[in-house]
Amino acid sequence: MVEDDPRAQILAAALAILGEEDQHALTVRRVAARAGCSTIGVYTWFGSKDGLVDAILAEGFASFGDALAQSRSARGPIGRMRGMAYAYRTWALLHPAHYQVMFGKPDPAHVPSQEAAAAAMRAYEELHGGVIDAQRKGDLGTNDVDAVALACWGMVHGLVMLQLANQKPPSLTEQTDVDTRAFDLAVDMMAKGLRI
Amino acid sequence: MVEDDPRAQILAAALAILGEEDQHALTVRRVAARAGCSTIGVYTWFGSKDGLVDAILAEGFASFGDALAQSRSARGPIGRMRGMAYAYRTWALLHPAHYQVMFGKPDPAHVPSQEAAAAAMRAYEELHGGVIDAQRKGDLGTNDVDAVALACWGMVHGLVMLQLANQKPPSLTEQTDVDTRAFDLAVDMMAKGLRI
DNA sequence: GTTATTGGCATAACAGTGTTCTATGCCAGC
DNA sequence: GCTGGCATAGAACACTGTTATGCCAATAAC
Repeated sequence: MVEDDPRAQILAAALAILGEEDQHALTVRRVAARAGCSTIGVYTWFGSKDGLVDAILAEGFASFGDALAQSRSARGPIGRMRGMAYAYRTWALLHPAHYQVMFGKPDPAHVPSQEAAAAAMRAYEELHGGVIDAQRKGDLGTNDVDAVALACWGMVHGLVMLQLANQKPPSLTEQTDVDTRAFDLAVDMMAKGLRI
Repeated sequence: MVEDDPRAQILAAALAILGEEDQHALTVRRVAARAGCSTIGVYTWFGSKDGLVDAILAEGFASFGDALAQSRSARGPIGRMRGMAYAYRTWALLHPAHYQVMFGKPDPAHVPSQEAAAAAMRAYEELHGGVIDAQRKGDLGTNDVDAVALACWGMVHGLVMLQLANQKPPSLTEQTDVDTRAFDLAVDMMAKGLRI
């Protein structure tokens, strides 16, 4: 059972922490302790905490992109966009801390690695492809594909972030499933809006 | 010109830092130095950094709520919702660090003060009132007002957060004004979707 | 076989963070 | 003048990311 790849072991420890706690628990000392090495191990194999986060991003975007790709089998372009929205939300709610690391505000000085950028690009291509698909099959009038994709992304992202932050007024928090109902409504708005 | 209210001076220093830099620059030592006191001043007047952040939230939600209230004068309920969306975005882009403190993920253990909660509630009431207005005037069929309000909030919030995080793929970042075009599209989707 | 070099690692330390302890100063009321 | 209480500064705590130092094992060179 002993894994002798220290890099993989450290990354697994970091992912395990993100799976159990929130993103503030992701400290170099915690990761090192869980991986069974000293803090210096993180620096040997990832260069810095930023390097570790970068590997986390690459892993996250790959898994996230796979989740989005599932909705390709949906019927019709609008169905695919709807499916992608729900797949997006499901992934985020299943991996809240991971999602926050991926989409929270990063250090402005950080430049993502080629690997992380490629994984993020692949995930975005799923969304982009869905919009292209809708356009080709006549459900979408405008040809500003990137703007449409970004608009859909932002809508879904915002509702997910609001739910994860859980900072709604008490009158909303008291209601059961208001997040889900709002999401259903937003997806309906999106689907209706996509049929220009 | 000398202000002898230490609490106001410290809060002003914190807001000035948020106006010039990003939210990570908001440290107790920086705030204290800018306010011309020792770190203990922050603890004397606000109890903790959390207390200072709470005062920042109260101030921010008051200003933010005022900005949203401007759109009451718009013509028609859908016009009001559109105006509110743009007012929301404009405020956030003018106060990016302040917005991040207000809507970023908080410490789960933090309970907002009555003052901050009231200011946040007042801002939410603007949105809620806009939806009620649309419903009363017949532009909105569903009676799930909170879900509609939350859906609209999330859509706008997500696009603002994506722009502030600036984590889009390179193919998007290269385009000028893609954020604005996507926002225009999202608002159109919202307006169309609101007319059930 | 012996030596030199390289690489991975632990220890301990650095500066920075939020926070608090100790001690000082100051000012109102007597 | 004295006393009491409060605001304050300075130093220290535990934590963060990071790194300089030194050690040790494995490998390369002769």
